[in-house]
Amino acid sequence: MSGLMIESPTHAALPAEPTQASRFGKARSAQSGALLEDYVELISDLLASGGEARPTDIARRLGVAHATAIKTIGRLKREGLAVAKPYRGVFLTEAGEQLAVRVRARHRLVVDLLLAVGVPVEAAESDAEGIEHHVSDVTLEAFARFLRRS
Amino acid sequence: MSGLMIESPTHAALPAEPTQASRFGKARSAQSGALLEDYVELISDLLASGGEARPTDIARRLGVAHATAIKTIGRLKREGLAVAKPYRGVFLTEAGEQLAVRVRARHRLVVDLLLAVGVPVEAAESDAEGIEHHVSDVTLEAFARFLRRS
DNA sequence: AACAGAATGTAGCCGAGGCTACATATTCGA
DNA sequence: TCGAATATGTAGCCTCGGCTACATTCTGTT
Repeated sequence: MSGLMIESPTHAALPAEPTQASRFGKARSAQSGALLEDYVELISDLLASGGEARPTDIARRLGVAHATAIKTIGRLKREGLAVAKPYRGVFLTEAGEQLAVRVRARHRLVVDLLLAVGVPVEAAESDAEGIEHHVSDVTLEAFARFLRRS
Repeated sequence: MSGLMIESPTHAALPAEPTQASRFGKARSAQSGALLEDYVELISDLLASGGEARPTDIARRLGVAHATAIKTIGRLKREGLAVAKPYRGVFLTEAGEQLAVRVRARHRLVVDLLLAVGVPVEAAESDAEGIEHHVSDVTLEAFARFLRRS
């Protein structure tokens, strides 16, 4: 986790002190990065396996319209995670690669943990996709320890 | 989970067949219900403990502006989960109560599982908030089994 | 070489969930 | 009781992540 957290565009100034009970908000804003993480992970996969990461492939794999993919790729570029020249496919920057590595490791860890506690493999894979974006480093370490102990 | 899933507003018709690799999209759309679930859970808590669920309280507890809370309460009403007369506080419908019960049970289960695998209590509580919305029934059952076995 | 079809990109729309600013209603204390 | 403080509600704006429709650029075949 601690690695995305690019700025925080829409956070002007909540007048009162955070009061304490803002554990909800955190989970919510983690969501912003989730999409970028998915894209980075997928692009990394595509580059690693096939070789090309074209917007159309990305869109299809993600189940969104290609326009949506292109728009998001634009965000990736803005965030310094990817580079792409028109018609030339998408590539990851150094930062993008690093993020991909972290995201992939986290994904595996989450899936492995789910399997370890007895979640069926399809559900584990499927749920991990949503869960992984909300797992803090602390929790991740706990997962790793648990798996080592098993 | 299986209980929200009210309609699905923005899903016209994806032309090609779901192709298979749309496990991403699912995690994403689960997100829509997440917010409503948080609200319902909180309103239920407030009603159960104190007695009143006022928009301002809800907003403060959730760390959002009151206008945001009111808007979301409007959605809750549209979805048939809550009722509210101006200045008279918010109450849950039967459906809302049922959802609250399910959400709370799921929350506890997720927290307990995290604790069981060795996640520190603060991280468990905090991460559960984000995780719980992505845990399928199948996975939930696996969690329950695991905890029983421990 | 030229053209059809596919890939890519652009423009503009939508809803959700945020926000601020302002308006109105309620409540409480002097 | 009445006026200030507080709570509630409305309006309008923003970004994000979707979409469709249309424009442009490649590319592969003939």
